Amino acid sequence: MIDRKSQIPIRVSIVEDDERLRSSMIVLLEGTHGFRCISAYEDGETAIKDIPQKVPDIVLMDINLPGVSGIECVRTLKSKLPDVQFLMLTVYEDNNKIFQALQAGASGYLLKMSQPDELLKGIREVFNGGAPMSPQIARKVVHSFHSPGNKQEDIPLSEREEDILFSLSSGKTYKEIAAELHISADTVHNHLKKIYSKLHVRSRTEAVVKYLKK
Amino acid sequence: MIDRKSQIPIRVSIVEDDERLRSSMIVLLEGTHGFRCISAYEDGETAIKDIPQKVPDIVLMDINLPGVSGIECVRTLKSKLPDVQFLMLTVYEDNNKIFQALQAGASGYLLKMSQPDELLKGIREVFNGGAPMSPQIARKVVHSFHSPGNKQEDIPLSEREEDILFSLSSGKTYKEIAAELHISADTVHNHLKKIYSKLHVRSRTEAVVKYLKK
DNA sequence: CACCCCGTTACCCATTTGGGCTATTGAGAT
DNA sequence: ATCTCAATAGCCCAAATGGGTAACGGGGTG
Repeated sequence: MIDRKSQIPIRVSIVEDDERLRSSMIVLLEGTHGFRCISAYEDGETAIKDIPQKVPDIVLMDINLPGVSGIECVRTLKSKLPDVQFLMLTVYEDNNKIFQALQAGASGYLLKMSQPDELLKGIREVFNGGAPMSPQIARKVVHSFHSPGNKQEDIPLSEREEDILFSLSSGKTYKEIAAELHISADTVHNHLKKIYSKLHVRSRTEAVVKYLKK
Repeated sequence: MIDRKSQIPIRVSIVEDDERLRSSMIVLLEGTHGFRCISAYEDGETAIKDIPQKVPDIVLMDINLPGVSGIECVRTLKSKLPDVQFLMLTVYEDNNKIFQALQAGASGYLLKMSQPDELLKGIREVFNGGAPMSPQIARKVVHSFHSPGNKQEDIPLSEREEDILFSLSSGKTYKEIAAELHISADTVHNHLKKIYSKLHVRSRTEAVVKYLKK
């Protein structure tokens, strides 16, 4: 990697729907030696169209965007621009979303409430090949990708969970599954919550798709 | 069809998980001239294994069974034993389930709260080629199967609808699909409604399952 | 021209779903 | 004797979903 420290600024693009946060980040980057904000977008669609023309070093990407989510946006852009690094911006530590973002190709994440210097530090860290993230997330990632000889990063479902998922896969509602298995709908609901977290999905449809693809 | 009335009894099998209801039906059948209960099961799995060895004339099938549903059970058995008639037992008139059961191969249904003589009447009716069911269900059936010359109940989806369904199949929400296709979420919603009616489903999950099985 | 289909947007409303909690029970492990 | 965990159940609440109705413009077609 070429050392551009202090000679050439790190070129940053921002994708963030919040007006105020977006402009304060622009001001911060433009006003700091070693950084340049080359573009900013308020939604994923525009970013997906325009970023390939600009090609920044780093993209600061809001994880919760209206319309195309930040995660989708990363997935799309990363496949076209594999050298660009994506740093997710998130309000709170939503492990699942962050995890998904990393799977989609992001390199790390920053909390939106971070101090300005933490933001800059995070960007430099990513630029130099690092991956800013909390130890908790880091462990999850390690566990998923790099951990000792694991073919499947899949936490196995319990028998009951398999039952539930099977029934879910035929399009049944909580109530119908509950009736079928002679348990309450609340219990079905509970099993589903666990299943979703184990499969890293957030809807019955995603779960069923994953299940049907075995 | 051979008339066995009064010479040879109608051979009935029962699939019903409720202990009391099951035994009272057995007693009723065994104690009535013209009927025989040749076997009874408390779950679908056992019934599926054993009924092909017994081959009754009529199977009384609880529509809500734990595990394998009565509907699934009918589907499985009817394909192996096309001459056996299935009469669904249901607590209340759940139009959808009854409709599904009929599609799966059932010949009619009886409410569980029916009087004993109604049960016997229903069995005779099915045995003689009839189909006991409420006028409401009957109309639905007619509408589905016998209605104006329809070979294919598969109305083709429009291009746009295919787009929507494709996106739906990756677990996206209305909003995400809308953003992806640059249309409003209401429009997505609308396309979905049409898709559901064309595919005869009533949820994204069912639609996706049907779509993935192409 | 009148008609119909498609794609589009909108609004209303009840139900379902997803996610965050707490809690009890029984089986196994420690 | 405890501890852990799966399964069960319940409550709360916001968001997503499904179903109904209405409307508009553009293309075709009879």
